[in-house]
Amino acid sequence: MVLKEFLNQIIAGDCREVLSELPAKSADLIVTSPPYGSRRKNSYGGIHPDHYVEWFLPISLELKRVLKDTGSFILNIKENVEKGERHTYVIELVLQMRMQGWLWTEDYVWHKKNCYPGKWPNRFRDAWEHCFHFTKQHQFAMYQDAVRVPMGDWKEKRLRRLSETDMRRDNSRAQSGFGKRIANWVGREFAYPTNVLHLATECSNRGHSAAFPLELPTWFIQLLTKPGDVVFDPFIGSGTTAIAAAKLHRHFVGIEIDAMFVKLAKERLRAEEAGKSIPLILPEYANE
Amino acid sequence: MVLKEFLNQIIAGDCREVLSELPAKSADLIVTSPPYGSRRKNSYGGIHPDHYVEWFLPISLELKRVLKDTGSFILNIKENVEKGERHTYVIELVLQMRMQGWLWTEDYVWHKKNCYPGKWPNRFRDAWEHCFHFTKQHQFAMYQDAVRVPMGDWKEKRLRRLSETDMRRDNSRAQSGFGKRIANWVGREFAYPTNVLHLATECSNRGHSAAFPLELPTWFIQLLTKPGDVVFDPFIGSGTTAIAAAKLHRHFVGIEIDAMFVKLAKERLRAEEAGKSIPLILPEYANE
DNA sequence: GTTCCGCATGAATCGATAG
DNA sequence: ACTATCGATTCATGCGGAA
Repeated sequence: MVLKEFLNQIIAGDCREVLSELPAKSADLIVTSPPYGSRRKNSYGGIHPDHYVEWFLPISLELKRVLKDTGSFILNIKENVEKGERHTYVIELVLQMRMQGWLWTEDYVWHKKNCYPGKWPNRFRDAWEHCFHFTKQHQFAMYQDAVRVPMGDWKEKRLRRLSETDMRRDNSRAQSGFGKRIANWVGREFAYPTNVLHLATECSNRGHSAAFPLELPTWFIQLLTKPGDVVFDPFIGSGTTAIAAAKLHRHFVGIEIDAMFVKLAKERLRAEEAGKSIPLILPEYANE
Repeated sequence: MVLKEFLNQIIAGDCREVLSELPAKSADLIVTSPPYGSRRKNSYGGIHPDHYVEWFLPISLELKRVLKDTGSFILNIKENVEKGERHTYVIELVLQMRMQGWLWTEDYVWHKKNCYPGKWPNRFRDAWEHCFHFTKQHQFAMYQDAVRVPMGDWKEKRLRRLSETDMRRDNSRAQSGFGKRIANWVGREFAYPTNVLHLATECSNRGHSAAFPLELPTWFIQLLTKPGDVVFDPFIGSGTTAIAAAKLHRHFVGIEIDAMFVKLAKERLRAEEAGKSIPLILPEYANE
């Protein structure tokens, strides 16, 4: 049970087994997007919504063991529709996780700016998902200054956002003190964000699909860890969480059951190390 | 039990008593923002979060009786923080209302663009609330065309020339075919919205505070009723729902326990009738 | 080096049809 | 009656090649 040998690895396997090998209280942050309740086959064989809670509870218990006492667990999930209704497995899971001892600290909303198209007689397109924030204690690590955003009126914010991106291209290697550097450039006031994140999904990546965009784990990693900390993702898929952690100089441990995704995640990480040129894009906050 | 005598009235009283006097299956839409679980005194004496569900369930049962079979119930609510955690009374209420026979059709998110200021060590400002959509049947009245919004400007370029891929997608039975029915798209100016509403709170109302902005009931009234229909609000407060209904030529029935609010709501309605000049503002959808 | 523009694709859901 | 499959419907975004 030595953490070191797992660090910065994508581990192939069922997280229910792999997690038990990881030492207790070793993660500063767990951020993940497990397979949603669905009848369709997916990497875990398709978990029926009616059995989702009983499937997930042993995993969340292991996650609680593996998390540091001051750490955080971010669970990205969404209740899907079954027979015309939103299924209740998500809210039932929240209640059960509290019975396990988790604290339900917050429910961040990810507003998906480019949600899936479609039209139905009784509902509109689904444009949001939960990012539940669970902790083990009331006191936990949080670095709010790392995710501050420029404030100001609508027009000026647009211009500022452009210059921000340019600046970031130049400085993408040096990570610390992000906000301060922007402050030097822009010389404006900063505001703390809210619990609503406005992010587009990444849909035009040929060959792979990510459950969430890079900006999502990036934001929570910046908010809830410091450089050198350890970030876990037990359902890492194409490796997005690992890439976000690596870019921000955090360690990661990723687990993935699907061999194809393991291969893909490793490839993406290698490309990331080689290229290094892709600018890190922070989420935008619509203050308008 | 004649509906007519209640129409377009603000009725002073406890909704638990007044509702029982209203005839069954008389409302096309119920839209309301009940007092949230809180220890602070408010119009219903301050409902402790731990007792919220048992307090609300008799009311939701009456609402179910009073609603038409094809009607909708929009419940604007938010779990507040108790001892550092989001309280579970809201999700417990959803589960219990389903036990009463309500269908949990959707959970719209109201993104509060200008949310309440403040700073805390372990959370950010709360910028969203639930608007739960409950129905009695899978088939219910919905007028989606009434709330369409202008499309993003991407459309101009996209549809200028029909790409070869659109055709291919059409022929090859791709999983989701944008290329289908291209004729439907030519010249289309409006898109259907999503389940995320971007509305500012009303903050500068002299002397009173509204639970939600006029645009919120306006949007749901347009979506879920037609002119001449009947809209209920059992916790009408300063009368926002009534004003929205009146502007849209729907009938309303409002109930309010606090005499001061009853007076205020009636005043606002009178001013509305006299002035008539205030333009109706539709919600904006952030297309950026 | 910009800006413009074509283009693939995505945690979807409903209703009808088939087993 | 109950489940599995399939076709129909619909936007917005970032990438990459062209101007």
